[in-house]
Amino acid sequence: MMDERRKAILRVVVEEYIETAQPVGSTHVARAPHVAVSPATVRNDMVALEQDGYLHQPHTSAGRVPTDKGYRFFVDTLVQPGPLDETELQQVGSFFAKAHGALEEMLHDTSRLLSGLTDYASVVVGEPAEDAMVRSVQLVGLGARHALVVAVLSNGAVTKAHLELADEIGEGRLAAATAHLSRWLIGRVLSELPPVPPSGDSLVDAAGAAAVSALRSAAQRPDPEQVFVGGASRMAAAFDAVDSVRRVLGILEQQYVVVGLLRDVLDRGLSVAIGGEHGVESLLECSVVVAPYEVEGEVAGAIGVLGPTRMHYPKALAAVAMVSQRLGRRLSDDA
Amino acid sequence: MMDERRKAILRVVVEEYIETAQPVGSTHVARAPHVAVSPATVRNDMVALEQDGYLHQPHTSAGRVPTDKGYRFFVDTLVQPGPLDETELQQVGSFFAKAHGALEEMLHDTSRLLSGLTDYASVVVGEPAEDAMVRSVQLVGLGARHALVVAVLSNGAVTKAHLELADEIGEGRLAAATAHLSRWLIGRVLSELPPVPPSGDSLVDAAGAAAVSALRSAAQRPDPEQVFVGGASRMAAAFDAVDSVRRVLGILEQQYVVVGLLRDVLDRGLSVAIGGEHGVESLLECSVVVAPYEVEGEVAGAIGVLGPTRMHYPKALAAVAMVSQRLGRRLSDDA
DNA sequence: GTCCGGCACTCGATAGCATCGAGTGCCAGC
DNA sequence: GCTGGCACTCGATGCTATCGAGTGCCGGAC
Repeated sequence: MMDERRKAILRVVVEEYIETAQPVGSTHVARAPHVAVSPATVRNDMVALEQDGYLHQPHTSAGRVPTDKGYRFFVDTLVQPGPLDETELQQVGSFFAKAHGALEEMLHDTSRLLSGLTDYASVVVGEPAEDAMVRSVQLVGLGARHALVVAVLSNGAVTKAHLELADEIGEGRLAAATAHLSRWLIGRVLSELPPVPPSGDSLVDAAGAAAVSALRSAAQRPDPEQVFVGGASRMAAAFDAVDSVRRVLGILEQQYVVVGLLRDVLDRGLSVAIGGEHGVESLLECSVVVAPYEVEGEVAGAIGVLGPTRMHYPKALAAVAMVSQRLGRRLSDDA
Repeated sequence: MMDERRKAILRVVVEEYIETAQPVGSTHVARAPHVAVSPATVRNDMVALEQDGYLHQPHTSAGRVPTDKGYRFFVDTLVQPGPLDETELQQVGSFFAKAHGALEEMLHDTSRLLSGLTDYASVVVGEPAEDAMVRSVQLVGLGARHALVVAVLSNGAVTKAHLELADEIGEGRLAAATAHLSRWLIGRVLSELPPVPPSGDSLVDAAGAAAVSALRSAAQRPDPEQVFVGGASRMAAAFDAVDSVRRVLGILEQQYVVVGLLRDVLDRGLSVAIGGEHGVESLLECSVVVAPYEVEGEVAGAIGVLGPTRMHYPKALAAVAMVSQRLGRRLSDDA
């Protein structure tokens, strides 16, 4: 049912439609190299491809457009992550050569790099804080009953939480609490912070307990400072209805949806979700290409690009694969 | 030349156009209350208003549309920041009652509040870090030659910078450097950090110097973590050309442009920039309503909304004024 | 003088209509 | 099983007529 010729025809339709956004007719397909048959034959195969659900005809006497299933087949069996061209390779290379600075900055710039490469929106999600280890913890007073607990994590991230204390607490006691917390928390994984044993000073213990619970809850929510979205304006150009743009922007603004999308595929390696596959209604017209990146052999986060279903998959796949690999390597060097 | 009737006519045209986005004809204007003259008379005045540059006629035999000058006059002399309605007041009230957490979170949520109130994009910029005082400073090692300097500032913000050291440095020396830095830097304003005197240990001094210079340069750039943009998707709905949306999104993504826009008007109090007035070409079709907010009598940052030139000024002005005031009050309480 | 009713005019928007052409489905023949 | 031929479909394009909201102007009324 899906012989070589049909595959070739499907490929041409998808590639052509990605490029032109216009329904593709049999004559165009027949003209393509590697399809050495007449338009009439192409038409017959197209009917079959349509019956099998790979193509769709907007109306009688129009060309064919790929369905989600068609894109899926294209991505799964017809496309090998096309090589990036010279200038793009160079762009990635010089980016990682120049890149410096803290984790956040790095991830932020990576998101810009990705959208620059693909011309779609890009998302970069850092390591979930809960798996990181505490390197340092400190309590800092801000006015009489307010304090900030600041923890530096093993991945270079800094997490902080605001405390409201029941009783006033002086500088000395805060320092004592800091010392006490440091003794018990440093070296622990954020999601498994132990309860801190009593120190003999009730104020110190109250502050300590508040700090631990604040850190725990900070570990829960996906740290908003570790999610970076970029290139929304580039992506906008790929749609022609303002309403579509609005819907997609709305999703990109709800970071937890985006994070969920990426986290879902974290253990699947480089992967693609097309149209309805990711189950977010507002993104029916969109596809997402995602890959995790690994720091020292451990999955540390994910990067992805989000574009229209008719996105340029070879390029997107290549860019995401390349950047995730380089990013992981770069972050491993550092540590 | 600009008698009461013409003002009334201009007002009706602006208000009508804001609501419908359609050129406004003399008949509509004449029907409005407070304009008790015939369409013919309205037309005569409209010709005058057009000659004076307040109105524009897209083509002969079309209604009139306000020019930037027309909006300017409307904003300056015809509009008093219309009161917010009941439900909106409640929304603001309950927001500030519930609001909690660290500065960043607060500002982020404020941006969401603002775009929720106005249905336009909103921008919230925190205090420039350079004016804040250092409350605490700490060096944390990350691998052999890498360290993070983390400083907690008086406004509750945490600034951090990544250090790459020439020589390896152990935990003990880092602790010594932290102590040394703390002695000299705590209580100082970030933009006026003194050079740290020698401690007698060259490694400690090298780390200290690196930390100070990293903090200084971190103070320079507008901290990306203190700029919050929200509601871009809502704003998109106000335009009907995808290309306009794309341009505006592009600007919103370049945070330094947005920050510049807001900082420019910081000392002018509540103010409006219409169309070309802010000098950003891509925002010709946009207006910006901005207000600073004060924490304990000092200007601490600015908030604003960005929408189409035909934005609903009374509402936007009221929302920005209200929120900036409440935000300032709220942040003052805390400290 | 100021305002207004009346009137001819403009011009975008809408609708109807013919035409064009890319594309289809099908069939008969090689 | 492939192909050329052919009738058919139907959106896109372009033309024309019509409609109507809106204008500018003039001459008369208060």
